[in-house]
Formats: sequence, C-alpha cells, structure tokens
Amino acid sequence: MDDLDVQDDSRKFKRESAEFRREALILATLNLIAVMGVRGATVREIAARANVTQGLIRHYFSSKEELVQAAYEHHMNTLTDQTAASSGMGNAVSRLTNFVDASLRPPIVDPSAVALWASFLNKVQHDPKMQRIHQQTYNYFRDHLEKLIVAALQETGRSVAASEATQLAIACNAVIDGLWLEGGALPDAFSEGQLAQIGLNSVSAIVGIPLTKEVEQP
Amino acid sequence: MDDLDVQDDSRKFKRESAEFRREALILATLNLIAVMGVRGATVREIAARANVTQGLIRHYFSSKEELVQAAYEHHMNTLTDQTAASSGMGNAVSRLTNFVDASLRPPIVDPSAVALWASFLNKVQHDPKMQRIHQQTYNYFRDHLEKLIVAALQETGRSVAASEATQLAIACNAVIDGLWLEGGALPDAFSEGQLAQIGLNSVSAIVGIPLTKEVEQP
DNA sequence: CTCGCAATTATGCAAGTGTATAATAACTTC
DNA sequence: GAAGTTATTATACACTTGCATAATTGCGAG
Repeated sequence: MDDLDVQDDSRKFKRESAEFRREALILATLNLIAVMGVRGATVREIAARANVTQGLIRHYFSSKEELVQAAYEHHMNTLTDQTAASSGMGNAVSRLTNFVDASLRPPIVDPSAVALWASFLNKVQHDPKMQRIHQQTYNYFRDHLEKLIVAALQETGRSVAASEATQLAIACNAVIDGLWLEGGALPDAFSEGQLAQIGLNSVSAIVGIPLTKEVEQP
Repeated sequence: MDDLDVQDDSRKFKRESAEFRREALILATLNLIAVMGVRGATVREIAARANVTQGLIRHYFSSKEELVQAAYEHHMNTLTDQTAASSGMGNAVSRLTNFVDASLRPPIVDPSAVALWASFLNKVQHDPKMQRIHQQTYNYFRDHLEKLIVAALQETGRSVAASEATQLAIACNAVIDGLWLEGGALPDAFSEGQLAQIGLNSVSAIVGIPLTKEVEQP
C-alpha cells in the first residue's frame, strides 16, 4: 500500500533543474552568511540547508568563493529591485517620497539584510570582483535617487546645477543608509514607521521640498 | 664582544606586563579582524602578530570569544573617545560643528574602522554581551549629539520639545553614520573634506542652524 | 525496455581550527 | 645567589574546513 502522498519516495534523490539548484544553494548561503558570516557559512551547512550533499556544490560552483560571489550579486540585485519598484508611478515629488519611504521599511529595513551587507564588506574590500558589484549597486541606487531629486526640484519650480544635485543625492543617500543601518542593527530601538518618518523629514530638509506620505484612511 | 644594542639577546623571551600583553593581543586581533573577519582572525595569526606563541592567549583570555569581546570594547571606546574629544570647547554652535566635522574625517572615517564595525556586527546581533557594548556606544554617541543640538538651538534662540530633539538627533546621527559608512566602504569615491562638508550642510538643513567650519588661512 | 549520460551521493584527505596540558625559563624575593 | 613563582613556550589532540575523486542512480533518448 502506498503512502498518501509522494513524500516517502523510494528514490534516493531527485534530479532538479540547474536553475532550481543554483537558487536553492544561493538562498541557503545567504541565510547562513547572515547568521554566521562568510567564513561561518560552511559548505556542509549550506548543502544541508539546500537539502543536498556537499559534493553538489562543486558541481554548480567551481569553488566556495564563486558561490559567495553569486550570493552577493543575488542579494544586491534583490535589494535594488525591491526599492526601485516602489518609485514607479505618480508625479516626481511623490515618486521621491515613495522611494525614501520604501527604503526605510521592511523588507528593505531588516536585520538579516544589514547583517548580510556587513558580512560581505570584508570580501568587498579585498576582492575586485566583489568590489565591482558593490560599486555598481551603489551607483545605481544613488543615480536613481539623484534623478528623483532633480525631477522633484524641477516640478516645484527650482533647478540646480549638476554638481549640487550630486551633493544632495550623496547626502540623502547617506541619511537613508544610516537609518537603514540603525534600523537593521537595532531593530527594537525604533517604532514602526518611525525610521520612514525621520527619513522623509530629513530628506525634506536637505532638498528643501516638503515630502509627506499620505496616511491611509484619512 | 657584545653587540651594539640589546637586539640579539640570549634570552628566549621577555616577560612583559599583563597590560602590555593584553593590549598587544587586542591590537593584533583588531588588525586581523579588519582584514579577515572574526572567524578569519585565528589564534595562531593573532599570536604571531603580537609576537607571542598561541598558548599565551589562553593565559590572558579564557577563550577566543573573550578576546574578541575585549577587542570590540576597545575599538568602540577608541572611536567614541576620539570623536568626543573634538567637541570640547567653544560655543554650542561651534561645538556641534566640530563634532560633525571630526566625525567625518580621518581617523574616524577609515576603511579599517568600518571593516571592523562590520565584522563585529554578526556577533553583536547574537551575543548579548556584545549587544550591551553596542547599545552603550550607540546611546552615548547619540545622547552626546542630542545635547549638542539642544544647546546649539538654545544658543540661537530656539527651543524644542524633548521628543523632537531626539528625532533630530536620530536624523543627524543617521547622516553621520551613513556618510561615515560610505566614506569607509568607498574610500576613493570622495575627495578630502567632501564628506565633512556634506555632513555639515545636511545637519544644518535638518536642525535649521547654519553650521560653517572656518577654513584656515583666510 | 535498456542504455548512457550527467546529476547526485559517498568517501577520503590534507590542512587548519580552538583548546588543553606539559615543559621551560625569566624574573622576584629572601 | 638559590629557590620559587608564573609568564611563556612547546606539543598534542579532537574536530572542522574546503576540495578532490570515486561510486551510485535518476531519467531521458533510442
């Protein structure tokens, strides 16, 4: 008599697509790095968490180094995709508002995300390939912010020199990064929405445009 | 015939004071953690860098864990001491100015310092003792900043509610942290003094007080 | 159905890890 | 200057690490 489902198959393992396995390994790696750091995420534990044996890692990645790089790229892409998605529509001021707001709420603000970022920093500072990914992400984020700022200023009838716009973007980026960091490092130190509120106030002050997020159900 | 100095002593080692050895071990630990991360800083390499053999570590610290905690405490104390020293004199506005300025220049802004901070973050999030040290440092820094802000506002004839002052301190702290982070993570992305300048502009905007650092040789 | 390929597991190894214990030798004290 | 204390070194051990290689086995092609 069979079991009710396919859970207990007589097969010793299942052949999955390369994409599936790579993603599973990368996610397992990220989970472990967030808790244990890069060096603490051992190939054995990564394999266990991805429900495979350790030998399989070498089948998809030529070394642990390569797996870590892939995981870093994945993490950064996830972060940027999530934030960029929040500033898609509306006028320039509200796009900027939404961008700042989304950057300072879950899932962007998250202890694991900050822990991951911190764990990777060592590698970033020494491995050129990691450095490239880092630069790329940072520039993408800051350029996006700069465009939003310029558009918002233009919309409110002001205009700024390019160099000044960059300075503003750096400053706003720093506030966001700093709040993001503190929200992730000290999760219980801030109430819900507090970081976003402080972020909006600060960006408003720096750029000189009042940014207010409408509260739902007025 | 003797050598000219005591360099090549026949003694196999020298007995140093406990303080000397503890400090040497802690500094060696910090150096290594900045480059390799906590897990990469092995007891053997730490000992080698402190010019002792590895057994001695266990003589001064009951475990590597304890050494790492001591190193973290040392690092954080160094950072806070260095910044606090910069806001000792002058009127309230210039004390605030100097504090922000000093926080965004070497030796506070420094790739190694940021790398260290990042390396410790994992441990901070999981080890209660490390967490205590972290909270303590963060609160100390932020309270200091808040006092400076309140004093500066008072000096310019304004006053704020306590809760609002805290919000301002959080925001300014975030700008400083964010700029500190980026300056350390991307050392070549900013010119000398640029971070400090942006920081002063941002804090000025947030708090609503113009802060200007006098340039020497006017 | 079975054959062959490659995805997956199983096993092994050399180097590195923290820690424990024993042996040595530098300095203090009388 | 001899003896005792203890800072320091030397050695050993059990365990983990990443990686390599061989042995399986699922699964599609013919």
